Amino acid sequence: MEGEGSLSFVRKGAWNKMEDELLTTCVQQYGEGKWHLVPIRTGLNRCRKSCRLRWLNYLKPSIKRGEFTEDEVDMMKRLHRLLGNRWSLIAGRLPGRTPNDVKNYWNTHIHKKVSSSHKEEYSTCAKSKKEIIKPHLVIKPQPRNFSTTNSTMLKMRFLNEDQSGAKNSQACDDTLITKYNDNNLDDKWWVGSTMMDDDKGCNVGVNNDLCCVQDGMLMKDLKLNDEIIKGLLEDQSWSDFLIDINFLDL
DNA sequence: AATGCTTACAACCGCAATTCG
DNA sequence: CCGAATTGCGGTTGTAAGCAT
Repeated sequence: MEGEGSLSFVRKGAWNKMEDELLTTCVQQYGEGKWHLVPIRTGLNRCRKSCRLRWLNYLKPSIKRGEFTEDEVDMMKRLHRLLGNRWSLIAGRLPGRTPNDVKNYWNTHIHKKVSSSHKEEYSTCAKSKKEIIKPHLVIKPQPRNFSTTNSTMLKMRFLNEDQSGAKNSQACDDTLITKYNDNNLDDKWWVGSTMMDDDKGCNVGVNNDLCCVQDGMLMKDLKLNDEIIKGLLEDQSWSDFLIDINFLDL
């Protein structure tokens, strides 16, 4: 499946400067993607996975180095409560940060603090035994089949094609962000996270605490009424993709 | 100075999802 | 429609650097 075994010798471990330069030149020349061709094009004895990872986590010019700011850490915590260990999605909302960066930072800096504070919270709760914890109704994300007639999704994809018509198959979730970044609107990185506009300019987001997600599960919560639930379950169109949450309330 | 421990982060691995022929 | 190839993600591991003893 992986096909890496076909190479008689594949280098592992830390990258040296020359390898970095070769990889950078290759990506600048051919663009990102087609990673299976990179070892051939560069002559590097590295597997495609290694090349991709090195570029995305280290060599890519847009990568932001240095300490995470307080704002970034705060946002990371909120997004983690919302998304769980979806590092790529979290990183997508932290400009210049890679999923690996976010994951490493979380595991080394935050995870311990959070888990210990959770313990404290739990023990505090347990002391006041009067409090009854109701189990949440967990709505697991369902697999989706996109028909070719799903115009909105098609348009989202179309938007993400560059001028030469080359396809970029990123999920629609990232499409808006990519598009905004392309337009050098880095300060609008958050757009895709809270709302989506359809082609008629209609904001299809829903306001205020529709639901929350914990540990990767979509959970019925607070103000989610029966009608909305019914709609979500019956409607196979846009509405069931929408999670509109005020991060600041998390 | 030598040794052991901890931390941070780069890199690897396995698997699921997606794309392609 | 199906299977192979490819991509991308998240968990885990390896190791260099920093620190304490």
